[in-house]
Amino acid sequence: MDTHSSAVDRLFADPTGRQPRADARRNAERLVAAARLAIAEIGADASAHEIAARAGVGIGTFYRRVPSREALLMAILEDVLSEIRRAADEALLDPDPWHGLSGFAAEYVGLRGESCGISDALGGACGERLDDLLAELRDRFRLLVTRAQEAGAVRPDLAWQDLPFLLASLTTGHRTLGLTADEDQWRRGLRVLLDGLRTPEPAPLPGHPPH
Amino acid sequence: MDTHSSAVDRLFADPTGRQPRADARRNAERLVAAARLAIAEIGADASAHEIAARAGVGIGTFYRRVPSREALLMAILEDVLSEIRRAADEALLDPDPWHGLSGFAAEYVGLRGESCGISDALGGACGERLDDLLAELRDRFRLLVTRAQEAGAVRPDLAWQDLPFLLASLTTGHRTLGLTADEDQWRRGLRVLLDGLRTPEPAPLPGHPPH
Amino acid sequence: MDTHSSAVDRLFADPTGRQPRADARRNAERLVAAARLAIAEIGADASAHEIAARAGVGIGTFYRRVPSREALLMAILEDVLSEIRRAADEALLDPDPWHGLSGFAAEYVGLRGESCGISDALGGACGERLDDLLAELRDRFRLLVTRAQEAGAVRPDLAWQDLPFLLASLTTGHRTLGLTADEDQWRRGLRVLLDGLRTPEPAPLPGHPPH
Amino acid sequence: MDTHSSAVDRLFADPTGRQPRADARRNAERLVAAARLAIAEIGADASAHEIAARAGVGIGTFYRRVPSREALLMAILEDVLSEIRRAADEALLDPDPWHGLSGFAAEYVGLRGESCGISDALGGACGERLDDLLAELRDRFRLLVTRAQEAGAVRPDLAWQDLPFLLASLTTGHRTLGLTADEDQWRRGLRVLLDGLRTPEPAPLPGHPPH
DNA sequence: TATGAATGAGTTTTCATTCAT
DNA sequence: TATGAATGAAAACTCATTCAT
Repeated sequence: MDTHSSAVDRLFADPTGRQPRADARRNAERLVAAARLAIAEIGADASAHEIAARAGVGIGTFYRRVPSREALLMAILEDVLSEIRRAADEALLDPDPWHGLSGFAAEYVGLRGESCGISDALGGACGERLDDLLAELRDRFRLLVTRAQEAGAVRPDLAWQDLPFLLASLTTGHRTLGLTADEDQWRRGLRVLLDGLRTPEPAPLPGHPPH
Repeated sequence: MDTHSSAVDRLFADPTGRQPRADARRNAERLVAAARLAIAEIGADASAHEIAARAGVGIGTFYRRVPSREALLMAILEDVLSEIRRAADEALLDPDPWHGLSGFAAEYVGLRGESCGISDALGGACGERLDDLLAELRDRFRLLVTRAQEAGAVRPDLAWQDLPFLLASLTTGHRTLGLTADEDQWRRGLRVLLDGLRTPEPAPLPGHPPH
Repeated sequence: MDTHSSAVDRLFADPTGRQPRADARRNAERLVAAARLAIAEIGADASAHEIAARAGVGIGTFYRRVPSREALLMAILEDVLSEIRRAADEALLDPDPWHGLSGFAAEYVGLRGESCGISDALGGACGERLDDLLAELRDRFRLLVTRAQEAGAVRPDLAWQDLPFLLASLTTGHRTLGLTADEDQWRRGLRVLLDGLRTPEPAPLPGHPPH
Repeated sequence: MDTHSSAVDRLFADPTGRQPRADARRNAERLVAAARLAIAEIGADASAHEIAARAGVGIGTFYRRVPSREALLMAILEDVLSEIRRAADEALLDPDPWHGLSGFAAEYVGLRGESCGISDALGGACGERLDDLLAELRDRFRLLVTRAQEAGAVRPDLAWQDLPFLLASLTTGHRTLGLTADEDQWRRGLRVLLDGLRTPEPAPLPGHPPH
């Protein structure tokens, strides 16, 4: 987890463009770290007070750095999605399409895990920048799937939309009721899933491919 | 959805043991039905007022029937899990282990879908009765997986815990960020997943099997 | 002061159209009375808690009856303006134009006094209904002035806009710095003002008449 | 507006009696000027940050110079009242009592206009110094009125307290509901009012003269 | 000394829950 | 018993004021 990533940096940037004071910078970092932790632990409805308290600062400091709780969530989500896009771009450079895709899948789940509930909490009110990012991500997903299919590594009946759906599913499965899902758990699940993706003679997928 | 389900019964766990009045019972049934609908539509944070209004009763009646909003969520969750247990029991009676398991998987996702957010909302505070139910479910999962493995229908390296994890994942994946997941979406995902489960010569699953 | 006046009634009306419960009605009346008093005493920035406390109810009750603090202010203002419009209509029926106008002037100041700060607090965001009411009031002012001028009772160089301006001024002058303005004070001021309005041979008013 | 006014001096009422540094004095002047402007533009609830920003200094400097936001408001009010006192003294030197009084009235409204909301914001908590100033002002008002009455220029039934009341009223009438009052507006209103003051054969003013 | 970061009480508003009718 | 009115703790957010740099 890189707390110096861009959307959050932009959020905390001094409008005057000067170097922020040492304590300000420290508190900003603490706030982001606390927010990510709180979100991972108690979900995206972690309150501003909760986050501020975890960061060891007053609520006033929270709102000095951040225009709103939602803005902080969005910035964190944006950063995570940026990381994922970067991972997708690297995967597309892999000479082995299947190796690229499967490696990306693992990165996706690892990166997305902690910020899992944010997108639900934002409820679709994403903002232009996030929309652009999502559009770019969709492009990468389509390319990754198509390329692997052309190489014969992925079942031809798979729609590219199935991939983000399955990966997102895995991501949100962390807290399975009655089971505590650990790191190994999702890695095992991912393997099953990947094996399902490359089945050589699959039964045709049901329903219409998503538009 | 059966409005005469056991959640209603449990709402009448009356120490005096008297027969409840007919209209009281009807109100309880309405409340449970309204709650399930509300949760399916607007999530587990549907307000008590919302549920009462949908049931056509006052908030006072709500709290006469239900000790707390959380208790109602728990009762509904219990009902859903009961139905899933029943589906598992039926699946275990299927002479074809694979057919039983794969049919159960579809039922699981369908049943669990509507009550999806409840377990998150409850945040692990489950209560004894729920724990018992979960233990029984775990037994069924283990039996389903073991039986299918012994029949050679499921990869031998699969741990039984992988199945609830994967099914729960699919269940919560309904709203993938930037995509609108419909009925077809999870059916397609489930097919991929099932294909992954029965891979004949799989690469060994990573990590240790969950304890 | 009539606490049963229409805009406030509309605000507190039960959407189902039924007769409100006795305690609800009592609390509604208390809230309006408390709000008017609080506004008169500490200004339009009286807090919702303050108003609720003065009414002897919890903050929750305040917000059960009222969509927002601002809505309550607006409803009170609307009622006062309605009263003023009624007073203007009566004044226009007076066979003696000057008698009608001067009586109206006194009513205006008396009615407007207590709600004095509200319009400032609303800051121009008035709402359509209020705008309509204001337009109607402007009509009355124009008629009152014109009629009195045609009867030779008011100086011909007076613009009708001067009248609401002067009356509003008198209204807000209640708390003159260093003087506690009582009832007599504004009555005396009003007399001076009225004498200024009917000066037979006035020096021409300066500036352009307002548009 | 004189930025070297006594409010600045008073902000340096330093028990040690040392000469303030040049830049400190410049900051104090800036703060007072900015505060007057801010209050004139956005009212007496202009925030401390707003004033500091307009003065081009940090909030820390604000509070180094000023014990509290309220104290600054009071100091400014004092300055305005001082200027008004000076205007009154000049008016008393005018050989024509009516000319003096009417000229003073215009000055009063002009001077008081910008600081209009301050006295409300202070809510009566004035402080000793302000009380003294107000007492002095009351003397001037009494003299101005008495002198003009003795010269036969002002109606004999006018109480001197009526004058500050009427002028203060005009001052606060700037934003009449539904009308935008401009400079001309209050000049026209003032003319009406002055005409009312010198009415030769007025009906007796109602009520008892204020004590 | 000047700065602006940090603070927390106070404001508006929501909602789970209790209680009078 | 059914109702919905009343309640108050809690959430997001603001701003006067203090304090570390």
